[in-house]
Amino acid sequence: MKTTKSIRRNSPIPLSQCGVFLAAELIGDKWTLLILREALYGVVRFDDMLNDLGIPRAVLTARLKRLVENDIMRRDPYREENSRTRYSYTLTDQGIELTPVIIALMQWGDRYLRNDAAPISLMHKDTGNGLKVALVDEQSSALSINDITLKINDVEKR
Amino acid sequence: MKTTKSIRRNSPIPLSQCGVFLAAELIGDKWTLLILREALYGVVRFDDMLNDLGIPRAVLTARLKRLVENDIMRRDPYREENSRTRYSYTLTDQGIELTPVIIALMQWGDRYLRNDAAPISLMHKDTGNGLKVALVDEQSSALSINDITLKINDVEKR
DNA sequence: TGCGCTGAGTTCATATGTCAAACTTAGCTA
DNA sequence: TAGCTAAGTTTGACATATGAACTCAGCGCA
Repeated sequence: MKTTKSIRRNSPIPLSQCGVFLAAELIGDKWTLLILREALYGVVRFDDMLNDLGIPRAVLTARLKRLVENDIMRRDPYREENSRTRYSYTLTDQGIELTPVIIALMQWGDRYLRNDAAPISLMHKDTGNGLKVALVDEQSSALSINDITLKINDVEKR
Repeated sequence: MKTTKSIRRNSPIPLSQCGVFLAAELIGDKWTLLILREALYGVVRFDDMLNDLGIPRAVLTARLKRLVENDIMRRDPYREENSRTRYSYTLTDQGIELTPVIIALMQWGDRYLRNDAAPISLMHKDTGNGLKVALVDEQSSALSINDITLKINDVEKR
């Protein structure tokens, strides 16, 4: 039996004041997290995300709408040779700042839910050093999120 | 119009191999993230979480069940003076490792979704230094998750 | 000019999940 | 033994997710 030491009866702050709550309301669902993953990887098209994730069309439409409305993603027209204008969905600055959330999830998932080596790792664009998400001193300098490169390890590309 | 440079047509790894996907299936929903928050804060009782989060009973039951089944939380009997045996829900080692995910969410939410100062901050238990989640060099030493203390800033306790 | 293609979005019927409230259960005190 | 309370289950109304079919608009091409 555990002792009763350090049992807390309620959280130190009310829900409405809680960043976790506000963030979870906005991006705390499976598909939204996966859409952010796609965006991090550089997938920008509706149909590509659709195929990649196996997400229902209507859900992808609704999620992208919410992300755009909340300034996490941006919807821009673009044009390839010999085809009509389409729209790309990319992360805004605010959206890019969610990188640590996705990477933290990835690290945890790779470590505890996969029984294989991590299929992808992060590298610093310039130094080539491996990167990780971690708790560090507030004062210590963080790497810029824009300096990340993905390195794919030994998994067959489809 | 954007150029088409660096558009990726699909993610570099298949979903089934993806740590983000596996993690998102398991903990990627609003209530589960909030339950993890409660656990981090030290709330351990069913009824306390219920009151604190305003989560429906049946949903809390189901979520805790899933977390216990997947070895993220542990269900232990405990006993207070003059009351019956109850069960406490606490994080397992695997669950504690999700701290960076929750903290990353908190940081982002506090920064972009609140218009006030962060209601809570993290401190190193010994040094008292402020902490943050960040991308760092893989080699750099991370702080132990067990050395965290919460510091509550200027928000009225209910 | 009109034909057909394709990316993006909408609509539909069905299935599944969420919700609040009421009810059940088990273990304790008195 | 009665009554209390924390935890869990059931209920039925409602909301959201799902997969398939359908719509729509802009474009290349004949």
